[in-house]
Amino acid sequence: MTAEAPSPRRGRPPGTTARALELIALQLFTEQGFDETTIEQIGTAAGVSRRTFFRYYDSKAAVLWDDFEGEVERLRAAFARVPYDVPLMDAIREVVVGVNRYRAEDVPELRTRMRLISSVPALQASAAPHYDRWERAVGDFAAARLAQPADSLYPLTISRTTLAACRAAFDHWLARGDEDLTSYLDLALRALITGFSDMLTTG
Amino acid sequence: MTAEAPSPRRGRPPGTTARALELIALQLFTEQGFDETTIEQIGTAAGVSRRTFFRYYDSKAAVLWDDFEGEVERLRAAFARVPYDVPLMDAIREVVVGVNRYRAEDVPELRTRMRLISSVPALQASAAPHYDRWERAVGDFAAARLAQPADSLYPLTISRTTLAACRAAFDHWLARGDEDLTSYLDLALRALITGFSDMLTTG
DNA sequence: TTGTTTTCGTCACTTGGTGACATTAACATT
DNA sequence: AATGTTAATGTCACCAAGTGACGAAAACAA
Repeated sequence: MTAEAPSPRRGRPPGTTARALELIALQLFTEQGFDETTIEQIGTAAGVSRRTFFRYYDSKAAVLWDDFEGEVERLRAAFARVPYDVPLMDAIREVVVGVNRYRAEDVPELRTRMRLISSVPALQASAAPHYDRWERAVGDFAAARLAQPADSLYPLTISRTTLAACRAAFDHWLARGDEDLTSYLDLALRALITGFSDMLTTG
Repeated sequence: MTAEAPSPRRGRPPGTTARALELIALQLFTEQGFDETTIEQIGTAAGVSRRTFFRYYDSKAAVLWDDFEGEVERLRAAFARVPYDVPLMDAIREVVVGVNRYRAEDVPELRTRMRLISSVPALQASAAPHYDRWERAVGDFAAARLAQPADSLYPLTISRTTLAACRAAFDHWLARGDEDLTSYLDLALRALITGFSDMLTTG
């Protein structure tokens, strides 16, 4: 997972890379649709068999979630660095917004990936376990701060609503991409923290 | 959907009912697991072929969501009856809590159904389109109140976080079923509306 | 040259889901 | 009583996702 030791390179060398499969799949999905793309096609384009694809990814949809899992790790790492004097909800907002700052060169791929996820039913369905791990990262932090078990009502509610606000920001960013993603995230999370009280007058 | 007219009963009579298939599936799922139950088994138990099952339900998981779709309709109907002077977030809380009052006799089935949905990955994945319609019901109401398009950031955020809070209440109710479901729903939604400000002191 | 190791390819199989088409069982008509 | 119409079912064929088993290829080491 971290740095690769200078492994003595035993055995048959891999015929492709997870990243290569991801890029090929991403292109085929956008070109001809997710459901219309078979794993056979992805494998062929990568010069590898269908069976080998499933050795790199557990499912056809998993290709789209590789980067997301990395974000979950960054999320946990960022929470671990938050000072104790930062209020709970402010800490969550700052961490979540901070983790979701992307380099300009990475934005196009992020956009096509998120557009696929939010438009293809089969991909929306595949989101559940990944969202769950994301929520768990937030929930563990909230539970520790509140000195409550992670499955208590408040940590659960905080983590779930936080993700919900972020998804709203993402979807709005996809629909009207005139603004920066982080602005929308910050807006949505601030609305969440204030209990949607400000928008009733400024709305 | 409503009352059935005294239809002249043309054609071959149905060999089963959607409700019958639902009950049989629910029992088999709890007894031997969702993934371990084939549609062939459900059909056989109902005295009907595999193909016929798919004429009643679009997928194996759809059986668990029939009642939920009814709740979405009740949700929309309840929103339509809310007076204009009730504040937005209060209206949402009251409507959502009100719609989720179940008769004591219906609670056991609700419990097993929700337990299945929250524990089986394949069923969690199947939730997406139904959650989407539920959110849309809330979002349309919020959008109308805020005089904004339904895909604006705030209506989106409100509807998504509302469902998120409800799901937290449901899951906590499943894990620790000592209290009433509506109490948890009310607690979670009040926490959402206050921006989680009260729990920081009351812990 | 002979192992050892790692990855890959082939094959067989189950299951979910779909389309096409014949078939059954009711009622209506003549 | 025979025939037609209608609605639901059954059968069949098919595709694609995913999985397990097992042998083969490709590297390096001894």
